Amino acid sequence: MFKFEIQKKLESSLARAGLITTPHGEIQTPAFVTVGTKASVKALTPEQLRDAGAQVVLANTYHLYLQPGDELVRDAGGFAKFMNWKGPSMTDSGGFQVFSLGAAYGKEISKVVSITDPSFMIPERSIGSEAPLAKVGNDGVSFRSHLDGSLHYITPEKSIEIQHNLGADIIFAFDECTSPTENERYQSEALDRTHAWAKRSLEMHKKLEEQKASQVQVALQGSENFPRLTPEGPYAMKNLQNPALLPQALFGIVQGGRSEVLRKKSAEIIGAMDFDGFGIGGSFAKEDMETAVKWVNEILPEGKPKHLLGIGEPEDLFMGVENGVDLFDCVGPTRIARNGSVFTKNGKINLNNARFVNLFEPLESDCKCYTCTNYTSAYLSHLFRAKEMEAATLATIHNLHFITKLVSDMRASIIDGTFFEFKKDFLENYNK
RNA sequence: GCGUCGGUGGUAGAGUGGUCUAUUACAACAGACUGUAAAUCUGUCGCCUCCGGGCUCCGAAGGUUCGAAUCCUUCCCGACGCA
Repeated sequence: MFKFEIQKKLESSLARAGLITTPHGEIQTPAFVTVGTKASVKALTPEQLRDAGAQVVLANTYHLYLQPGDELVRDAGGFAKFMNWKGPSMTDSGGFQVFSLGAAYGKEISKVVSITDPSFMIPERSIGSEAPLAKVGNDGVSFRSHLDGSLHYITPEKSIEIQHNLGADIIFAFDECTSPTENERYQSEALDRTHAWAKRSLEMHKKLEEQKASQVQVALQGSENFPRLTPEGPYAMKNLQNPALLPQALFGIVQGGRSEVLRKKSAEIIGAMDFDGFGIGGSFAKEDMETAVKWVNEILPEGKPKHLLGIGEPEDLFMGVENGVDLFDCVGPTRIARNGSVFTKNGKINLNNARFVNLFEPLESDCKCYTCTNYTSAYLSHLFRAKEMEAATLATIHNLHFITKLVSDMRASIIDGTFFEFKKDFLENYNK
């Protein structure tokens, strides 16, 4: 049911255009995956999301496990059905929360850090005094819920079990996203852990897939308890009330911090496992991102999709595509939109700035998104100042349109061989 | 007209003799945000500055005091009450 096909490769780079097939439709790659952590892309309905150009939605294991609970989501028919998203879907494993609620908790460390910041290597530097909510053990990670303080233990098996309940088309192995402030020895230990967890994730996944397959077999044959299902017609598989029986693809995750040795080792080990695709994870120093991606993608099997986890600034998207990345996800476009910033081809702008108060022009004159075709910058400025919810909606629509279009334009430029010209032109304007 | 209460920085509103350019909130002005702990967070917010500091300031004008946003007097303005 899951399939990846490379349609065009770009000479002298790792870039390629492809097509992923899932039970809920196709993804044309490279693609930007929209983040809908709690089974909702903040401020948007699925219709607005689709119209903005989204192909795939990624939700989060940890968050949905805590609220409303993965079994409830399973009973609802999976998170995508629950939120009325009809296209392909993914879930992240909770591995990022090991970082964001663990090593990075209460500290000024984020997904992408600046290596020029002298505080970069000081792990003690903190902005709060609270203890981390996540503690890493060899077998799994204990989390203290940020919602109510309750204690939860997530193992690779548990993460996969939750993700099977959440029912996304593509799921991820449970990994440990490390902080760049950790030393080489810790990075190496954490990597061994991530590899062991990858193996366990894969084994659990296969076991659950086999169970599903046998249930499907029963369903196809019919029994006293199951109606007989057929490949086509009104009782067809695709009309199953319980999409939890649909097959899911599992992606393994490569880690290794900023170390070339560890990154390559990880790519060798994870790449040799029977995953359907791969995620590239980690908290990066901006300067290290490109090399890390390149090291890894030269080793991972060419015929499987690569997902650069959590990355989404325009410059980074070009870098990733050029180095063989097929999928990206990032909270950036939606988060900065809610905070008043939008992408334009001339760089990011902050709509809270005074100059937009009476600018009666669209955010971008040639943008075809719903927001730009119907509203002025002045109106958006007003909505943000008045703290109207619609501000978030309209800005999010524009940003998602901008980013998904940017990546799909990259795809088109790979197919017609103009990727490097496109990149040069875009970045010249963007960084002007 | 008489009486009572009150007038504080863009706004609201603390402060009732020194530690006050004056708590706080909002507004304003900027910045940040990369597998969402986020419709969030940070900085600036009287004037000048060689960033050490200097100057001005609590309705107005006088006064008391070593020292006043804070006490007294008069005036101006507002709210309420009585005529």
